[in-house]
Amino acid sequence: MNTCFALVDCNSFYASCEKIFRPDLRHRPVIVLSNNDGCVVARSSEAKALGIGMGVPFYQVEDLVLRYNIAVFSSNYTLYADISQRVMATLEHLAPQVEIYSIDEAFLDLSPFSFDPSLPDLADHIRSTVRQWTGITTCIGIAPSKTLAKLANQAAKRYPATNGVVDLRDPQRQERLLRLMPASEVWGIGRKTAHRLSTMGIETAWQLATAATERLRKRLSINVSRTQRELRGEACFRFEDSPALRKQLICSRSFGERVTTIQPMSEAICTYASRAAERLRAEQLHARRLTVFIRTSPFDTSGPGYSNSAGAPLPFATNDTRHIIELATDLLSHIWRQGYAYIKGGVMLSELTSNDESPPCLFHEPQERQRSTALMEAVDHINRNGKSQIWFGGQGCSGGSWQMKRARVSPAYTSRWQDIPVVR
DNA sequence: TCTGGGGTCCTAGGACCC
DNA sequence: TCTGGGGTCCTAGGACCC
Repeated sequence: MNTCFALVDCNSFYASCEKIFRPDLRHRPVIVLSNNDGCVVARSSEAKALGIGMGVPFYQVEDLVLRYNIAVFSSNYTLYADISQRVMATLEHLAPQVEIYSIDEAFLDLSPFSFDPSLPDLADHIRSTVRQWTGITTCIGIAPSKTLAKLANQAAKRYPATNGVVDLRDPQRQERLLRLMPASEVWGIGRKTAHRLSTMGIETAWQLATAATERLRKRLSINVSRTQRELRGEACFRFEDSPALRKQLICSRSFGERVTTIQPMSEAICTYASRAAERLRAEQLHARRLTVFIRTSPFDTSGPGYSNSAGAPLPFATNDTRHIIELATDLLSHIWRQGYAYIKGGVMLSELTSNDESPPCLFHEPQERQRSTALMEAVDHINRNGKSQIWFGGQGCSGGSWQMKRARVSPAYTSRWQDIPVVR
């Protein structure tokens, strides 16, 4: 049986989420900012048409925002995650096998239909159902490999005449599209690799697909030769029907204002440690290793910068906030240097194991472990409803100036009772 | 003045061992 | 004074993705 994948990708996902409950914004350009209101991370089609690039710092487009009456939002991940879940549930309703690839994309395994001429009709049906049930528009690319499905999807986005669906099962259509596409737009080819390919005389996706494999593998990496095989229609990247186990968990933020003393830095690190532990428990995991990192701004050229990290094993596999905060505070004291203006700090938990495979520690009384579990369950239960209501001393009291800026955040329309839209 | 956060995989090089 | 070869494991850093 031939492989056949479809890639469903939401259009301008975050910006589209902001538009769902704001019909007044239907034809207005909308942009969404990263955490700390730093960069533009999503643009509606109207905003793209105004030339606002992906990832540009907000301050560089502020004049455009005023001139064209662009609606600006801080990112509201609670809302986007909820809408994403609805989109994915819809896909699971319509397709036999769904692999959720990111917050706004999913692969469908359509191999049983690889010779079915009506596949584009199914894709149309999926698009219209997702649109009707969630308010989100999507584009769909169909092809025998994931990399080609990605490319088909890009074509569906770029050319309106496709009506949002590109079927790339036919080798002749593959060749036609690959000749049009620059190699730099292929999935897995980033800036560095594109530049190196260019020095080898490879500019288009077609040239990449037809280049000498051995030369690619030697001059670049094994991944590039895999990508090449994918472009030739050979599926190297498998369909993953169950999500891979998480290997690490990071919690970090840029600060709203620069941090110059250890007290607020310690509060921030304790807060991130506490959030990371919460997520660990929510996913029923334990961690065996913790890393703390802090750094000054890489864009600040006025003085010497500083960036450092320290990692250490936790005494045993744990998800108890107290253990994690204690070690985090200790690690911070090792890397802290007075005299710098810090922009960011964070924690990383690694060497993760699931609850049932985390071995009890030899020197850790079973009763103590039960007490720890019960205490954390109680804390999580109290905090479950919205704003954090109980926290650890090291986190300090709320309102530290290090907390991130989020000046233009929209309501939690779908996940907080007070914020549910009212129709009058 | 103002530049995100969270992931994975690969590779090179050092430490260590026999 | 002369001083091999090969293997594993770990870590840091690079590259890429959304």
